[in-house]
Amino acid sequence: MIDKAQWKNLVQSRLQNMYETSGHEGKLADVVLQVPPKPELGDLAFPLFAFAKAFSKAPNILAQQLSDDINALTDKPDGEAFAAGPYMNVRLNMDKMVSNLYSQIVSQSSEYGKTKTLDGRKVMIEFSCPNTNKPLHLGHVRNDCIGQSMSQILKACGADVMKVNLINNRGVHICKSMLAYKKFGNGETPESSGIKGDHLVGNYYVRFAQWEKEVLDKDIADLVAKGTDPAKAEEIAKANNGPDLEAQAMLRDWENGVPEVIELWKKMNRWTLDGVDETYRNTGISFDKYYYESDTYKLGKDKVLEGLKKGVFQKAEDGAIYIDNSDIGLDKKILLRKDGTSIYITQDIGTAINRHEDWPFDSLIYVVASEQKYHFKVLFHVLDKLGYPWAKDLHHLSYGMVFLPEGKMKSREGTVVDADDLIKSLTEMAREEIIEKGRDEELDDVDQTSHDIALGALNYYILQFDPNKDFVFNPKESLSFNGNTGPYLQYMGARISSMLRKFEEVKGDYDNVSFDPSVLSLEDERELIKMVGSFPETVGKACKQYDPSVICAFLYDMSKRFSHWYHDNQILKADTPALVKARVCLCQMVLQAMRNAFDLVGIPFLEKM
RNA sequence: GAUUCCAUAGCUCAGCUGGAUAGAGCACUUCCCUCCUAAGGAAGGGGUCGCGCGUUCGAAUCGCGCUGGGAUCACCA
Repeated sequence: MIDKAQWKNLVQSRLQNMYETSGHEGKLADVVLQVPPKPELGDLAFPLFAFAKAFSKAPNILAQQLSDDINALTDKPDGEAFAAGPYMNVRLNMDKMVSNLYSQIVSQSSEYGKTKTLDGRKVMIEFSCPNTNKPLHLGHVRNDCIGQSMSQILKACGADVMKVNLINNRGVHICKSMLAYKKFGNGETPESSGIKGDHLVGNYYVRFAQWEKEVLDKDIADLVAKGTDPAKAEEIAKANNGPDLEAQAMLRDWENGVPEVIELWKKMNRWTLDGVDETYRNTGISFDKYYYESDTYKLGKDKVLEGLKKGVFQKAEDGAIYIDNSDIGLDKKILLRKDGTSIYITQDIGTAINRHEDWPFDSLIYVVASEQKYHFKVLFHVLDKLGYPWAKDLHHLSYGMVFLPEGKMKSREGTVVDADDLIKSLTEMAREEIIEKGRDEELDDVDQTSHDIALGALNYYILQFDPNKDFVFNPKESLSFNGNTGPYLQYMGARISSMLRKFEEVKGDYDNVSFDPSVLSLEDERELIKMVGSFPETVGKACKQYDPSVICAFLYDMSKRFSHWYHDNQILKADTPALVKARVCLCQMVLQAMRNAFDLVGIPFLEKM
């Protein structure tokens, strides 16, 4: 909205002019434009410290001379320059801009904030990637929130986005839940037990861990009883753990396509995926394409062999193929086992190449926890070595771990915050609060509203942190609807909506009153306008930094400013019709920016709450 | 040993392309609903921005070195 570049260029050229007319030669350094820390200091600030030496004058004097010079211009942009100590600041006359902004927002409505900075760029983003042996927990929720939100932000910047999910549906860990089910399941099904499919399968994954431990403990005890040294006994027992060996045998059967195993695998996968899909639907997560590891795990082998032929990879004495990463200061990494089978990275090499063939992306973003930084560093390097020019367009959007007050979450030990449980308890909390506040009769659908508040709380809570950082989730302290939270934002949205509904009733009285921005002279009003106007820029920043928390901060700042303003000032009962009209227009602008920002971070907008 | 991330108020976090008295929320102490939804607003206390050195007119912000903490460095995923 504010044409900062125009002012910056003007200041640069006037300063240069002053420099030359005072007998100097050469080009001055670039001026720096910043935002003054307090509204009474104007809208733009140009610190002049850096030019003091060149001019041999104190920055305060430069600021004075420069502002006089600029104010004397007949064709300067709309605004007044003034010296503020060593800074030359500008107070803008925003009336014309505000009128333009208002009509822009009204005509663009839900499109306001979108830009064309990534117009035509094809961006693939991979996130979630659940295992089919357990339900989603808080760690997955962070991944999902970041992935979904980044997709929205990328789209808002004009990118053509393809959201992909890679289902981890094979491997020995999957066989573990299958084996436990086969052993202890007694034919239980989601229908017969009333347990959601992913939770049912998850129970057997935990059951396997118990069983494994029982057997292990017993074997160790037996060996010790026979006189084996305890440390040695543990080593022997671990290497010969029955459940573990059975799981490995089952994996071999799976790879050999033994019908009975495949059938069980399909059945249990379906249970988990149906359950996980329900969680996705419940939390507003969606994908454009699903990939399944069972289809992709063999990809990549040929590429590794090609690399060997080209001489970018080496073969070890035992036959394993590896890459020497000493050129980037890392260790060797095996890419293919000595028996010729694929490992994790082999598969990732294959899927990346496969995806680029499927849909030639301009960039591919992997939303994966920071634990795997090393892995991606190696992966990208491998693809670069293989000669794929798009290797430089791969990006690992790494995010920190979610810890509990007791430490790390462990699904095998059952110390996880389950996603479904979390949403359920948040929804329940929201419902209680609605009833306590007596809002239930006002609302059209208490269930839906409770759920939307829960979702707003969860998404905002998780996305407000810098993705890079780990955070501790303390259920008691984290789950709040007061203060800097999603429901606070939703509440502001609902309040504005409520006012605008009331305005509708008397709208006819204002048909002949036009929007005059000049009556919006309060500091809060100017600040709100500037915030609304900066929304497109904010979206751009979030996109560039791969950081949805930028949007959260924007929302909170704007809502906070709005609450302060409407607490102290009447809107519908303002002193003059012109003021009522102008304030209502401001409310409309704020509301639109807010709604559009909500969309980017998964906070449901509520007309009432 | 290598790679990497982090360290700001009692707690949880913003601020970091260098700039004007370092900001929120929670918690604590007060005040404000005959007034557009109090899931709100106002005021107060609370900080050697982990430590040191350097670059600079100027450093929470940049560089280097420490200290403390997390993660990774599997022919697991």
